[in-house]
Amino acid sequence: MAVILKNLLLNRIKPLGKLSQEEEEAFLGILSEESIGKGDLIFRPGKMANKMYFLLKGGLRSYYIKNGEEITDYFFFEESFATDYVSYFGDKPTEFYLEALEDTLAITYDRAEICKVAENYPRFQKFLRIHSEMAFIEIEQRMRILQNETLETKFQYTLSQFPYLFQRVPQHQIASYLGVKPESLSRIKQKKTTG
Amino acid sequence: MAVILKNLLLNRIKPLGKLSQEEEEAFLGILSEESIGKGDLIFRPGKMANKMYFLLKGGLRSYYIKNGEEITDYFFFEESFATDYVSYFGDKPTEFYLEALEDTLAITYDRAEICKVAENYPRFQKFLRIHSEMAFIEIEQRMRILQNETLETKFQYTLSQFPYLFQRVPQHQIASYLGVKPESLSRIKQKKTTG
DNA sequence: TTGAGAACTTAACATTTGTCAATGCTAAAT
DNA sequence: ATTTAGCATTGACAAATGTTAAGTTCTCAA
Repeated sequence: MAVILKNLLLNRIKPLGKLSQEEEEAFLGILSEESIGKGDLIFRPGKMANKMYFLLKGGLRSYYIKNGEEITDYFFFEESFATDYVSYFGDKPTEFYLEALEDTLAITYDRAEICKVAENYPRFQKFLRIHSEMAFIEIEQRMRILQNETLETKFQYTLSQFPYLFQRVPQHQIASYLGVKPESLSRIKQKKTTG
Repeated sequence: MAVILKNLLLNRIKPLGKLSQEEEEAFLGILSEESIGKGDLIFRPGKMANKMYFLLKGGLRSYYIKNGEEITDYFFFEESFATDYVSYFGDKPTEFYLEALEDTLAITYDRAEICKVAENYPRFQKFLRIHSEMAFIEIEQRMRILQNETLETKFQYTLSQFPYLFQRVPQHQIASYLGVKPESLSRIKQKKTTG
């Protein structure tokens, strides 16, 4: 695996403080590289999402099907972690599909393996804790916006979070991510540019 | 502090495995008991929510004010943890009020202190991680329901989560928790009992 | 007991979003 | 160039929610 790529991920665990040689090796030892072709499904409902993906290139989308329609749960792009956290944290089968929006390159590790590393090197417990805490903060923001902002605000917020989103994914996927129908999203967009 | 009460909280850290005498004492050493009178504000916007509350009795509500109206962010009741996790995890001032819905009794600890304990006794890193992971799972469920369920389903789900909710808090607070106006909640309730 | 204020309900109307259908656009395949 | 399929837009109408206002119930304090 290219050293440059690993460094990207290593930067993410800097908050832990300086790693010993042994710690760094234990961590690097459980990493794998994974190439995912556009349209490939990484997992599907009923499977365990017991793997974390750190995206180097490309994008993923988690979604599920309700009344025959896809509902997008989340988008993931470069330099962020991706999985179904509910399955991953809760050790239960996922309810989602995780699909590659584009050709994607990721570094991955297994939940079980990082937990084992963390048992041996407590520093990594802290990494896992902070990772989980940051994930919480992000979803809490989204929850609040879904709870009581107008569609226009939801739209703006999503754009600020993923500026490139409309260039990279079809609009009806964004609509369900926002909890509305594609027609409603069209209306809002038009209102913005016209008004 | 009554031993029985501490035991309630100690049960929560059982997943860590058996604690040594030293570990247990370090943990108990940072706990305080706190009585909060109905209507009291535990914190308000701008303050650090750097304290975790484990509720033994009573209930809390976090809310903020938008366009002159209170928006309820969350309800907390007996035997659950309460704080503003965004402030607590992110070490940033909170944007919420945290108010006692009833006379409330809680065991509390400071973020800084539990983190210190965790630095000395890595087992507690795991506790903090799992706590954060469970909080994530809960909010992700709520987010999904806010995202794309009907108001009636949101209503049902909330009832199943807090069966006693309507006996304990005013309905307009529940309405804003669900992201609708009180009148809409009235309508749904009537529809349920009539139809 | 009474009165005042808050909360809940209900109804009429306004706004937003959903539904359905038609149209146009774009990109891929031939 | 033509066709095709999927996606986005638009418009008309339906359904859900917001808004406003009125009336009722409930609580609590005097």
